[in-house]
Amino acid sequence: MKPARTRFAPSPTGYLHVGGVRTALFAWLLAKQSKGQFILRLEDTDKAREVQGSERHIIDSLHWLGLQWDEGVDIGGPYAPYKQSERLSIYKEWGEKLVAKGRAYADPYTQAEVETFRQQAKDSKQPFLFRNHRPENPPIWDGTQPLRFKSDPKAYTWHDAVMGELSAGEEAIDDFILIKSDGYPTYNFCHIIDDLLMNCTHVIRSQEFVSSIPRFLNLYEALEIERPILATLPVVLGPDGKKKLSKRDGAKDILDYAREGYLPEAMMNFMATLGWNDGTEQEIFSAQELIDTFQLDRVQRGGAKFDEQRLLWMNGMHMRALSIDDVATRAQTFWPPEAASYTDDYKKRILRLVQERLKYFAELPALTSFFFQDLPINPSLWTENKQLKKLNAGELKNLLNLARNTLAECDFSVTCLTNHLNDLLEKTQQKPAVLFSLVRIATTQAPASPALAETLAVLGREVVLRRIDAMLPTL
RNA sequence: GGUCCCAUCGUCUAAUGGUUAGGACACCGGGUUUUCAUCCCGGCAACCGGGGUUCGAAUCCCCGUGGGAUCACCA
Repeated sequence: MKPARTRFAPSPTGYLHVGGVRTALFAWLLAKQSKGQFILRLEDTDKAREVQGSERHIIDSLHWLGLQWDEGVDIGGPYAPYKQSERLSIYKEWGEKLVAKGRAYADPYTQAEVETFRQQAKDSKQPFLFRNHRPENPPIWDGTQPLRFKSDPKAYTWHDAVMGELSAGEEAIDDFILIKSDGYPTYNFCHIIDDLLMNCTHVIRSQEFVSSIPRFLNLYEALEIERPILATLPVVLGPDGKKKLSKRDGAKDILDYAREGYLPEAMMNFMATLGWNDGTEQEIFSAQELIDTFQLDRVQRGGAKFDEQRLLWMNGMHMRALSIDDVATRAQTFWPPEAASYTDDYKKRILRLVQERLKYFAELPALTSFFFQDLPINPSLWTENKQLKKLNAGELKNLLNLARNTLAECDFSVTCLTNHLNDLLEKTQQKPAVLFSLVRIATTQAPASPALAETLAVLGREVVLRRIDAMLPTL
C-alpha cells in the first residue's frame, strides 16, 4: 500500500461534532494503515464566521480521541504554514498564474449587481450561472475585486472512492470566486492549492461538497495538475433522521462526551461503524483493528442516523474491557466530592464492583456515593420494595437484628460474609430476595448496589454495623 | 424548483443472481441466591412500490415514490 497523505481541514467556526470528527477519523485511519501522514490544516479564510478559541477546541478534541497528526497548525512540518490565513501570498500567486493563462478574471460587478442577476434568473425559473454574465472586457485585477475562475463548462464523470462513479452535466460548472475582495481565497480555490502543495493523496470530505466537485475538476484542469483521490462521505443525520447533524440543531460537542466520561476508544469505534463495517459480524473494534481493516469502498453511501443508544452500549463494552488500573486512572476526575478523603486503594476496590455496571464515568457518583457517606435513611426503600412490603415492622426489625448479630461475628472478608449470610438464610428460612434486600437497603440506603457480600466487605464492619444500628430504631 | 446522491428490521448494518434474508443496538420474556448491571437463553421486527431482464431478483435495468445534499465574496 502506498503511503497516503491525508488531511483534516476544519474551519475554526466553533466546536467539532460527531459528523465532523468522523471525517477526521477516516482520514487518519487511511494515513495510519498505509504508514503515511495525517495533516491538520486550518481553513481560516472567513474572518466573519471565525469563533475565538476554535483552534484550541479542535486540537483538544482530536487529541482526546487520539487522532494525532504528523504535520499541522500547532506542530509545523515541511509544508508550513498550515493555517490558510498565513498563506495568502501563495494563493495570490496562483491566482495571478490563472489570470496570466486567461483562466481567471476580475469580477467588475458589485454584490448588489450580482444579486440582481441572481434574482432575474430566479424570476425566469432559470438556474443562475455567473458565466452567463461574464464581462467582455474585465478590468485588470488589482486585488480589490473578487477574482473569478473562467470556467470551461463540460460534463464530467469521475470516480469517487466511496460513492463510485459520479457524474454531472456542464450546468454544474460556473465561474466561481477564487479570491474574495478582502484578499482571502475561497475554500473552493485554496484547498486545491494546499492539497497540491502539501502532496495530499486523498481528499476526504463530507457529502455537502459533492455538488462542487465538478467545479474542482474543472479547476484542476485549468491548473494542469493531477487531482488526488476523491472520497465523499455520507452525512451523519440527526437522531430524527431529518437532516444532517449540525450545531444549529443541537449536535453535541465531541468534548461534551469527554466531559461525561465516555471513552475515546468507544467514541472512535462508534464513529467508524456509523456507516462503515468490515463485512464480518464484528461490532467492537480497537483503534488498531480499525486501522487494519478500514476500507473506503466499504463505507455506506447513504447517510446514517446518529444513535446515542448504540454509543452508550458500545461505551459500556469498552469500559468493561479496561484493566482495573486503567479504569482507576480514567475515573479520577469523576468521583463525588465526598470521595476526596478516601485512599486510591479504597476507590479501586469500589471500581472493581462497579466497573461492569458503569456505562460512562459521569454515573460514578450516583453509583458509589454510599461508599463515602451515610445516605439519609429512606423508608420508602423498604415500604415500597415488592419483597419487603409484605413484612410488618416487627418482622423487619427482628430480621435486621438477627442479621446484625450474625454479621458482627464476621471478619468481613467476602467468603466469611457469604458464609454468614447463607447461614442466616437457613436460620431464618427467609428467601434471599427478602433478607438480602433488607441488609442491602440498611447498609446502603440506595435503590441499587453491587453484590451484597462484596459491598459489605468494602464498606467494612464499622460502617455496616453503624448503618444497621441507625436504621433499626426507624422500623 | 434545478442539479447530484441514496433506499434491507424502529436504529446501525450483512447479503455482490439461488439463504428459512444473517448479526448488533433498542424493546419484550426467561435464567444466574436481593436490587441495578453484567453474562446466558429466547422473542419481536425489514428487502419502498410498479414494471421489465432471467429458470431464478433484496441484488441488474426502467419508471414512480420517499429521503438527503447543494444551489454564497461559507466552508
